[in-house]
This record gives sequence, structure tokens and C-alpha cells, in this order.
Amino acid sequence: MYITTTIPYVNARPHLGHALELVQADVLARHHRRRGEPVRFQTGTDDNSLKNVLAAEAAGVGVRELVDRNAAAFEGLRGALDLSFDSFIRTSTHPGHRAGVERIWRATAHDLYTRHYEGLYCVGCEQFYPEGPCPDGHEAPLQQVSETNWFFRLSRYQDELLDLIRSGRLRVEPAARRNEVLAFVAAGLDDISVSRSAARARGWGIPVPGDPAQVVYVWWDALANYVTALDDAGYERWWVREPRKVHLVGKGVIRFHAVYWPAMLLSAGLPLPTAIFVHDYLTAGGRKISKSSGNAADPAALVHAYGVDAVRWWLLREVPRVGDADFTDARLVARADEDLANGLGNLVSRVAVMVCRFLDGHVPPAGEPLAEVSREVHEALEDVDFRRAARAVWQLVEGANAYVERTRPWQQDTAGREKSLGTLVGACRELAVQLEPFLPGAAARVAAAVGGDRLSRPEPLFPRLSRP
RNA sequence: GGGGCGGUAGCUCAGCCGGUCAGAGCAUCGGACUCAUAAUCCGUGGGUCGUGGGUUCAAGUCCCACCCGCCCUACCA
Repeated sequence: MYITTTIPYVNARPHLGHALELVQADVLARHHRRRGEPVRFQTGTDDNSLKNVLAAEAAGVGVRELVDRNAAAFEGLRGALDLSFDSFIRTSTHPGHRAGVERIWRATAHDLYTRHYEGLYCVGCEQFYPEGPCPDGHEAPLQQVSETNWFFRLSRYQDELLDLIRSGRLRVEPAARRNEVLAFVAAGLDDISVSRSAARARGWGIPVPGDPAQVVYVWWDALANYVTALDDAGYERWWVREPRKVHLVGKGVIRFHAVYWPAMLLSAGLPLPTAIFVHDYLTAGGRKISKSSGNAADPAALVHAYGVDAVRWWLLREVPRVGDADFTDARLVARADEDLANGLGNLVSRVAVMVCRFLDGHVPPAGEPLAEVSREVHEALEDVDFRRAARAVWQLVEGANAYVERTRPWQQDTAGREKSLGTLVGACRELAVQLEPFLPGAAARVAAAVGGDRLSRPEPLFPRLSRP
């Protein structure tokens, strides 16, 4: 499976919303790797956005400097969040990116034409509007622009796109999002502008082949990363031969991924992605998270404060498949204490201690499995429902804790203790296996605590985050 | 303006094609237990399922209108 995240533009540092998408992609990648499937997990940054130029000007630093600094912060999420991406592309520095964008441009030449355009342009949106003000409320005033741009014949692909999505050859999940896209396409597609004046872009971006006065529209540039990130062999393997190509995207950019991108590929005669998984947004304390609104919900800071397991667990266990989710520190702490400390951590602790206390640390033979959850986890992930998958894993924790109460090893003779503790150690080991895609660090610690023939009393795996 | 999503116990939410669908978790309260990170297990209370109509033998579950929140899209029929 080829799994991608969107590549955020790096006008600021990453926020929790980026972390959500990365962690979701990471779970899919780890899950499918665990199943023995070939996986390539791709992410990166969009360095070529005009917004980066503006952010640099506002901050009084060079574009290169700002872009490098912020891109490094995004790439640094790998360590902070235990991400397992195979490659990280930066559109301004990746060796093959520019050439790849140019190649796709040329391959679609039969659908490109120039048109004079006059209108109001919002640099914040990188879009034209018939009237002001900018609907997104960007600070910068709309600019009166009169120029000639390149246009792409998107209108030509309307029927093909409808057929693609309706037939499921291009899967869009959740269904509500698929319907949204279908409604948009069915309403009629206009050709889109796919270049910008190089002068207004301050020379930042990729020049249009054969027209250096124009730079390639940043979305065209950015979308291409899904194939330009791959070298020739990689392209063949992951974009031509791979049967499952999945884009994870936020709800705000569905149109680009489910309409523009497939149309570009159709025009260029290239293979298409097979699925687009759309997540909704996070709010923080009831307020919209935006990169410009300060450093609220900084994932690296949250990891520093609460640990990677708590942060990943909140993102996976608490965020619904449909609908925005509100993040607060209190919710993260409550969820971590309830599930990780009181549930999983305490379970491992009581099991290990009983083995030490009653069986002198010797691990008895494994008993019957307590619950079978791998299938439910898999089905939930196929359905792109991370919360349901995480909940399924937790059935093991609850089942094991209930089993302890039911069998009461402390009241049994040695044979009884061996039987129930054998079952419990087995359950903890299974838990470590099932947990790996979600909380790789925690899974490893659980595995270490209950691995081997002899156990010792473990330190608390997950100390409570709140004061008792 | 058009389209979409959400509005279900104090909180976070499940409820697919209409008929045990009025639920789960947390919180509250009561009980049990003592292996464990003052953790765990069992049970209880609590809701006119946004509002008002309609269809139906039967509607959170379908239709219409409206209110609130959010998203996408467009401001020319």
C-alpha cells in the first residue's frame, strides 16, 4: 500500500491537526506492514507556496531560512510522534520534484491554454475572487490583477471523474465526502488557472516550462509530490504496479485531491490514486486551530509535556471519523489516565507482580486467548475508523482485567494460579502485538515487561498524568 | 444563494436498509475485592433522541419547514 499525507505549506510550525493526519497515516502504514504487505509511507512539506514568501517577509527573514526552519520542525515530528514514514519530500529541495512537475506539465500540454484574466486576487488563498473581501478573512487586501495565465481544461474531465468516483475505482471516504465531491463535479466544472505571475510570486516556485514569466500554480506543484517523491523504480513499483494508493487529506482540500489531481493524471495519461481518506478538523479549547493563531496545540510541546503515547492515543481514541473534535489538555490527560495508566499500565503491573509473587517470576504456559480483536481492528481500519479500531484493542484490556476479577489468582492454589496467569500473560503479549500500530513505544514496553520466561516487577509503564 | 455534515443522558459520543433503539464510556451514587499505578470488578440513577408539522399499524431512524453550530461552493437565472 502506498500511503501519503498532504504536504503542508511551511509558513509556520506544525500544529496538532498535522499530527492527526500523520499519526493516522502511521497507523495504516504500521498495520499493513504488520500484515506482511509492502508499504510505502510518504509525507513532506510544500515549500513553494506563495504564502511562505509572505510569511518570510512578515517575519523579516529570508524565504529560504523560514522555509528551512519550519520544514525541519515538520520533519522533526518523526521523532516526537514515533512516525514511520519512509520518505519525506520537500518540494523546494527534492532532486526530482521540479523535473517531475515539468514532465507532468508537458504531458498535459494538450489541455493547457492561456487566457487573459482580470480580477481581485487574494494572496492568502492564492485564488481569484470577483469581489472582495476575501471570504476567509485574510488580512492582506485583495490585489487588482490583470495578467495572462495558463488554464487547464478541467471541464473536459467531468464525466470521467463522476464515473471514477461512482464506480469506486477512486474511493472517497467517508461516504458523506464522496457525495460532496460528486455534487461538486456534477454541478459542472470550470477550467482552472494553473499558473501565477512569477513577479507576484517573487520568483518563488517552479517556472512554467517555456514561460518563465509564470510559475506553476502551487497546488499543481504540490499535488505532483505524490509521484515526484518516487524515483524511477519507485514510481514503477508504487504508482504503476501498487494496487492500493491512498491519500490522507483534510476536509478543506478534498477538491484538489478528488477532482483536480485525478484530472491532471487523466490528462497526463498516468495511473490514478485508488482512495482518498478525508478527516475533519481539530479545534483546541473550542477554537479553530490555525497556524497563525499562536502555538496552541503544538504537537512537539504536547509530547514533551505528556509523552508520545498519550498524544497518539488521544488522537486515535478520541477523534471521530466524521465531525470535528475538540482538543483540550484535560481531555488528553483524562483519556491517558483512564486508558493507559489505570487500564493498560495497571493491568500489566498486576499481572507481572502476581507472576513474581505467586510463581516466583516463572511464566506459566499460555492459556486460552481471551479475545480475538485483530479482525475487528482490521475491519475498522479498512473503514478508516481509527477510533473504532482503538476501541477494539481496548477490549483486550477490559477483558483481561475482568478475567483477573473472575479467577482471583490470589485465592487459588498453584495450579489455578498458573492457569489464570498463563492466560493473562498471553493476553498482555497479544495486547502488545495489537497495540503496535497505534502506540509503538508503549507496545514495545508492554512486550518487554511480559516477555521472556521470567518476569520481574516492572516500574509503572504509564504513570498517571494527573495528580491523584 | 446552492450543497453537505452535526444537534441523542451532566460530558464525549454509538445507534446501517423504520418495529427490545432509547444505548456505551466518563462523571454521580451503591456494593465487591485487595493481585495492582488510591488502580480493578459488579450494579444504580439520569434523556419530550434541536423545534414544529407530515407519511405509517409503528419514526432519533423516512418526507417538509424552521432554529443553532460547522464545512464546502458560489455571490449574475
